[in-house]
Order: sequence, then structure tokens, then C-alpha cells
Amino acid sequence: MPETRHRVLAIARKLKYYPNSNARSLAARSSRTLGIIVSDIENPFFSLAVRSFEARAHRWRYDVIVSETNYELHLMRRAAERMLEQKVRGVAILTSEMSPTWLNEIARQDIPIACFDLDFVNKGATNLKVDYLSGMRQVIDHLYQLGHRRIAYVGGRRTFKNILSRHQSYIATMEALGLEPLPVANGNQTMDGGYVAGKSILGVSPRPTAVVAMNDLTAVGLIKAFNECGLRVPADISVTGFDNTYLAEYFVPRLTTVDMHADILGETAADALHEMSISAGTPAKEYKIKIELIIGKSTGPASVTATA
Amino acid sequence: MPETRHRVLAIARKLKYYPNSNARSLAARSSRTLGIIVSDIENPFFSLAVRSFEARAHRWRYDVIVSETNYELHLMRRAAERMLEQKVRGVAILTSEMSPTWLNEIARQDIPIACFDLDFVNKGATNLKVDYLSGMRQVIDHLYQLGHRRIAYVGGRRTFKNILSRHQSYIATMEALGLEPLPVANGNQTMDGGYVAGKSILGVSPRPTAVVAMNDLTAVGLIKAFNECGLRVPADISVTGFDNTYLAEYFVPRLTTVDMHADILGETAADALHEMSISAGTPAKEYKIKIELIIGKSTGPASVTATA
DNA sequence: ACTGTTTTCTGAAGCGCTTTTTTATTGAAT
DNA sequence: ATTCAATAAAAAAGCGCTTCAGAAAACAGT
Repeated sequence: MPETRHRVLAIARKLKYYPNSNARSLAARSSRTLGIIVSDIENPFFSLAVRSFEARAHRWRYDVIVSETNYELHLMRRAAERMLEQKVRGVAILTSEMSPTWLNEIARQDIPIACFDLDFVNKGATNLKVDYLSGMRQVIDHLYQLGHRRIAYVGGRRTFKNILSRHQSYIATMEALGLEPLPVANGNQTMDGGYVAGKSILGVSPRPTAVVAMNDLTAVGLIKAFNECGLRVPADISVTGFDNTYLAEYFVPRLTTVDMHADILGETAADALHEMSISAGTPAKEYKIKIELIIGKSTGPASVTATA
Repeated sequence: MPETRHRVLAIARKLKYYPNSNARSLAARSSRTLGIIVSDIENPFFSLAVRSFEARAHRWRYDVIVSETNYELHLMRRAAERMLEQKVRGVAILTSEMSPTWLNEIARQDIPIACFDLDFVNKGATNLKVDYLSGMRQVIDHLYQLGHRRIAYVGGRRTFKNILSRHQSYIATMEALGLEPLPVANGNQTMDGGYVAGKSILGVSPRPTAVVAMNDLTAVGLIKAFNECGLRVPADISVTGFDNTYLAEYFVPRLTTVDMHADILGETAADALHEMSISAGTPAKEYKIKIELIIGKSTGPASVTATA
């Protein structure tokens, strides 16, 4: 029997026969496709998540389609529509600019959802949660122990949920330490945003001795801005990132950052969708994504001159 | 009429109607989907190309599916099969580890192909060519003028066509300048490969005064390795990248590299596929991708002690 | 008013598969 | 041999759309 199967497959290949997946999905009333929507495919955090999601999905014999929202609302809409039109078997949403309207729409069609840090409460949705507060606290504690007191924060362009979480965690942690949260400079989640924010921070007086960036890309942009103005990191000013992308690891100086395990995130999302799709009615679980401080070389003792 | 259309669409939305794209593709005997296959989605060169490809494809009202080969043959095979099964309207192949067998297979089904730097000669294929020789020559000339004579090269893991092109161009250019090509260290196209290669280069005596990396990621890995051993870039050793990814721009020191215009590449590929798909029988064109040297801060005059 | 032509509308056919139903086949039990 | 359940094989019925053929309607020309 296995050999028969093998022969059939061999002949199929020889005959160049590739089953039409459209017909298959149509007839089976169910596609073998998972979707994943991310904010920014150029951000290594997301590309790593996409890769591990794909790898795991392929293991379960799904195809995957990926859409990017680029932090833009109309692309978010298109992405959601596309998932609906393609009749995906499940969709992972790793982007906070996804409106509840669409989430509900997807849930209404009984398509399993795995969302990263979006707080979408629905029986058809699995939540992948990150404890930002803990991450932010670890970062700031680390800086605090190094003697930093004027710690600034650089956030993202919009007030998306998870971007906001990081900001709120910053404020909460600062206050818990009896420090005054500094006015926030906002970037746009990427390097150039960080660069611009970095320039603006340099105008603040007294200058912060440390800057916490909302992600690694922003941190890199900050450092570039600082370097251009003759400031050394970490000698003159400390900078931290968030996400622990491969970028953080190879950047010089190696970034102090928070590991969010993008790879585990992607895998977990794929696993969760698979599980939900084979056993409908399973109560949606909630996963906690591990978070851990990675101490690099971009943070150092608060410089004496600056604190003086 | 337009208002009627608008009303219909509004009602469709209200009724939560999303046309089944599988049924549509099946009935129309033609999908509205373009495929793109890349080596490594984490490499910013590719992610940028994917993004611009998607953007342009969406403008022409195509959906796009992206597959990654990860430089692995079995994934390459799966990616090709998937394109065939999904009955894509055209496919862009931005990965040199794609066997001619599969290219022919795709061409045989009359699916337009746009391949980047793959030398696939077929009437159904558009070629996007890069003049590596020119790029490499510009890089090496630049180093030569800075006084470098012992210029090493760090290549990729396998002998894929385009990776090989860069290598051959290195050798040709060196010889043209009357310099001796040094033995090549091979990376794996990413940072950690560059890092390992960097360590091995440090063992070579006399040490090269400059290293040409096959891409930006490798260059970053190299620099990390050099830094760890106390070498400063560019004071002690110069390093160049290739691709001019955003990484190169924000890295400290800003990388000297070669811009391959990944965004234009992606757009051109999408345009070419679109054009081929609407007018079958058009003779396949050939596009030349512009290439240009970007001088950064990772290259400097050959250090006197090293050349001595 | 009548035929010939073009345009618009309606309904049926069919895309390439999976699934369900029907029919044929076998095997055991009477 | 005959009946009935169990199993295998073959045929039919869609899945949700697009397309195409044919019917109906509209428009001219004589």
C-alpha cells in the first residue's frame, strides 16, 4: 500500500499534476491556509515571528498568507478582508492597529484568531500576552541600579494598544521608583523615527542620562542621533531597546533590551490556531509570552558630569 | 450608475458578504494572485523587496503570497509546488537556490516568471539583472584608492549563482588591479556567518587591511568579530557590505556598501508580471537594476602599521 | 407593421475538486 | 440456494462563483 501510494505520487509528479488548491478548498468547504497579519515586515521582530509561524504551520500542513499593515488603517482593513475572502482556517494578528470591528467580523465567521497583545475577549480568540510592565520594570530597574535618575522614554507614532502599554508601564515604573517620568518623545516604531526623537531629546535640559526606547529599531535610531552629536553610548548616555531582535545582538554596542521571543510567539500562534481549528468549541486559552532582560553594552553607569 | 454601485457595495458590507476567492479563481480559470519567493525574509534586503512588490501588486489588484526558501532545497521545492497549486498568475523569484527544473515546470504552465539574477532564459521569463561586476569594482576601487592592497572577501554558504557572481567579480577585479585575491572565508549570508568568518580572518597573516562582505548582514557580523578582538573599524580594518539595507544606514559606523535598490526591484518585478499576464506572448524583457556605491564610515585609509 | 440587427437579461453549464449517495460485490448466516 | 449486513466501487451532487448560450427586449431600416 505505501509503495502503491509512492508510485502514484511518482506518476503524478511525472505527469506534472498539481492539484488545484482553489478547487480543493471550495469543495472541502474549508481551506488549508492560515493567515498572519503583522505591522511591519521589515522589523526583524515581526519577520522572525512570521518565519517561525510559517515553519510551524507548514509542519501542520497549512499554507500561509501574510499581510502587512504598515501601521496604516486602510491596509489593516484590506488585510482583514483578504483573510475573509481567502477563507483562511485561522488568523494570527500581530499588530495592534486592528480594529475590534474587524476582529469581531472574523470571529463571527468562526475563524479562529490568535492575537498578540490585543486584549480581544472572545471565545474564538486565543490571546498571546506579554507582561510589558514586568519588562519595562526590569529595564528601568537595571538603569536605576546603574545610577540613572533622569530616564526618558521614546514611544511610537500612534497610541496603539501595545505601544501604549509600554508607555504606561514606563510611567508606572518611574513613579514606583519615585522618579519623575520625563516628557515623551515619539518615534514611529522604526529607525528614522528613533533618529528624529534622538535629536529632539538632545535639546532637553537637563539632558536625560538614559533613554528607554519602545523597540530595538528606535534604539538604533537614537544611538545614531546621539553619535552624530558627539555623544558616546553608553559613556555619555545609556540607551535600551525592546524585542531583542538579531539587530540588538549584533549592533555595536550590543543593545541592552528585552527579549520577547518572537520565534516562540510565532510558533505558539500557529499551534493555537491549529488546535482551535481541529477542535471547535475548545475554550480559548491564553498564553503568556516569556519576557526577559538582556543586558548588553548600550547601558552603563550614569555619567558623573551629566548627573552633576 | 456609480451611486448604484456604491449602494450595492454598502449593502454587501452590511450583509458581511465576502466573495469566496477560491470559487472565483476556480470559475475564472485564473487567480488574481502573484507569488514571490525569497531566500530569507529576515534579511532587510528581501523584506524591503517583498514590501514594495506587495504594494505594487495591490495597486494592480492582485493578492500576493510569499514563500521563503531559507537557502534550503526542500523549502525551495515546496515553495515552487505551492505556487503551482495555488495557480498564481505570476511569480517573482528572488532566490538563487531555485533549480532550473522547477523554473521550467513553472514556465511550462505558462505562468509568467520574473527572476532576479538567475539567468533563466525562457520566453516566459523576465530577467532582473544586476551588474555585480560593476558593483564589486566600485567597492574595490574605492578601497584601492584608500590605499588598501590586501583586500579579503567573505562570501556565502553555498555556491549559488548570484552569490558566486559576487565572488567571481571580486576575483576579476582584484586581478585587474594587479592584486592577489586572498583565500575566501565563507559565511552563510547572515550575521552569525559573518561573525564566524571574521574570527577566521583574524587568524590570517598578514592580516587583510580591508574586507569586502557579500552582503550587509555579513559585514555587520564581521565588524562585531573585529570589535571583540580589539580592532576598530575603519581605523584598523575597513569593511564593506552589499545591498545597502536600512541596517547599513543606521549601523555605527555607517556601512560603505552597494545600493541594489531592493524597492525598485520589487516594484519592477510586480510590474513585469502584471504586464506579462495581461498580454501573453509579449517578448520577455530584461531589466537592469541600477547599482551604486554608497560610501559610509566603515572604510578608511589603510592603516600604516597594517600595511607596513 | 415587419424583418434583421444589436444590446440586455436570464438561466444553465461548468471550473476541479470533496462528499454523499447509489449501486455493485462480497461474506457470513439461515 | 437465499437473505441480509458489511464492504468496496462507481456515480452523482454540489461548493460559490464566472462565463457563455440563448431568449427577450430595444432599436433601426425599409
